Amino acid sequence: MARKHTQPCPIAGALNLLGDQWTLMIVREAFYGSSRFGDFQKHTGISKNLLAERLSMLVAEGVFRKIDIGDQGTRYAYALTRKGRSLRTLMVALYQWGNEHVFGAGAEPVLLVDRQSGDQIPPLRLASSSGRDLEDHDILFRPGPGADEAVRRRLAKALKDRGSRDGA
Amino acid sequence: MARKHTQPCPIAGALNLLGDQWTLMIVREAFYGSSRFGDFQKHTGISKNLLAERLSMLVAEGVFRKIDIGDQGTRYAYALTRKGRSLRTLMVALYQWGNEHVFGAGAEPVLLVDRQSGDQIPPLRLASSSGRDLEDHDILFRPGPGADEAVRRRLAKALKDRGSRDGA
DNA sequence: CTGTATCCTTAAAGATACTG
DNA sequence: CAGTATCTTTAAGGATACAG
Repeated sequence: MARKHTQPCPIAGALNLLGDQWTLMIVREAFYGSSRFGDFQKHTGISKNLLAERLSMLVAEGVFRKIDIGDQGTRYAYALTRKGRSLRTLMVALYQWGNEHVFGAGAEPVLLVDRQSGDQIPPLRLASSSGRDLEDHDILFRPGPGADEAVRRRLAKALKDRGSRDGA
Repeated sequence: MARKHTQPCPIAGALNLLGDQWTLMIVREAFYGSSRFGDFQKHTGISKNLLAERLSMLVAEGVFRKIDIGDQGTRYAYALTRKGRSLRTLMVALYQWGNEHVFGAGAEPVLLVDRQSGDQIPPLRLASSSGRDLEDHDILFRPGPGADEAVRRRLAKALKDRGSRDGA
C-alpha cells in the first residue's frame, strides 16, 4: 500500500484495510478453516515477514483475534472476530464475481454450496427494503452523518452527472 | 501489485484485477457518474500516469469501454460495461462493511438509498436458493469445473479443518 | 483534454539467517 | 512453531515536461 486514502468514504476506508493482494487471501484462508501462522503461510505462499505484519495489522484492526493456545507462548491461533466474519458477504461477492467474470461459466474453480441443501448459493441479490430488485440506476448516494464538505460536494455533483446521463 | 496470484481461485482472480488501492476507487467514481479521464483524476487524486495505466488495464479486461466522443480523437469517455456494472454487488458489500466496521453507526460518510422509496438499502443478505439465511457455517466450498489438483486438495483439507473446528 | 515519456524517490516484497 | 532482524531487489507511485 503506497498511500492510505484520507477521504471519509466507506470504499476508501475499507480499501485502506483490505485493498492489497494479500489481506483478503488471508481472510479467505480463515474461512477455509486455517487458524495457525504456518497454515496461512503454507496455503497462501506469502512470506513470513508480510504475513506477520498483515496479521498484526488485522488483529489491531479487530478483524482477527490472537489466541494463546499453550506451549509456553509459542503457539497461537488466529480467529476471525465478529467484524472479520462479517466480511462473509464481501467474500461471497468476490467469489461470485470472480467465478462469473474472471473464469466464466464452466470454469469456476470453487463453488459455494449451501451445507444443508447441497445447492449452489445463488447470486447475492441487491434489493430494497420492500424486497424489490435494484439496478445501478436505483442506487442513490447520500451524504451520511460522517460526510464532510468535500464528500457532500462530490455527491451533489454525482447526482447531477448521473441525472444528466440518465436523461441522455 | 507486487505479484499476481496464480492459483485458480475466484478470490485470487478477482484480486488480481481489483486488489489494489486505486482500481475500485476508479470504479466507485464511475458509479458516481464520472466518465472522463479528467474527472477520474480530479476526484480520486490519482496521478495521470497511474490512471492511464489502470484505465487501459480495465478496458483490456472488459470492465470499462472507451468511447470516442469526437473532437478529432482528443476526447474520450469511459463507461462501465456489463461486467463492470456487475461489480455493483461487490461495491455495495464494501460500502456496507466500510460504513459499519470502519466508520461505525452514526459516522457513515455515504449512505446508499433506494431512489424510488428513499429508504436506505438494507444489508446484502446471504441466502440459500430457498431463501433461508446463511451463516458462515452454512457455506461449503466445493471444487468447481475449473479446479486443479491443488485446489481440490486444499478444499478437502478445509472441509476437514472446519469439520473438526465445528465439532470442538 | 488525454494522454506518453522520463526520471526520481519511496515502499513493498522476498530471501536468509537467527531467536525464544 | 512463530516469529524478528537485516539486507537486497523490485515495483509502485509521483513529478515534470512534452505531444497530438
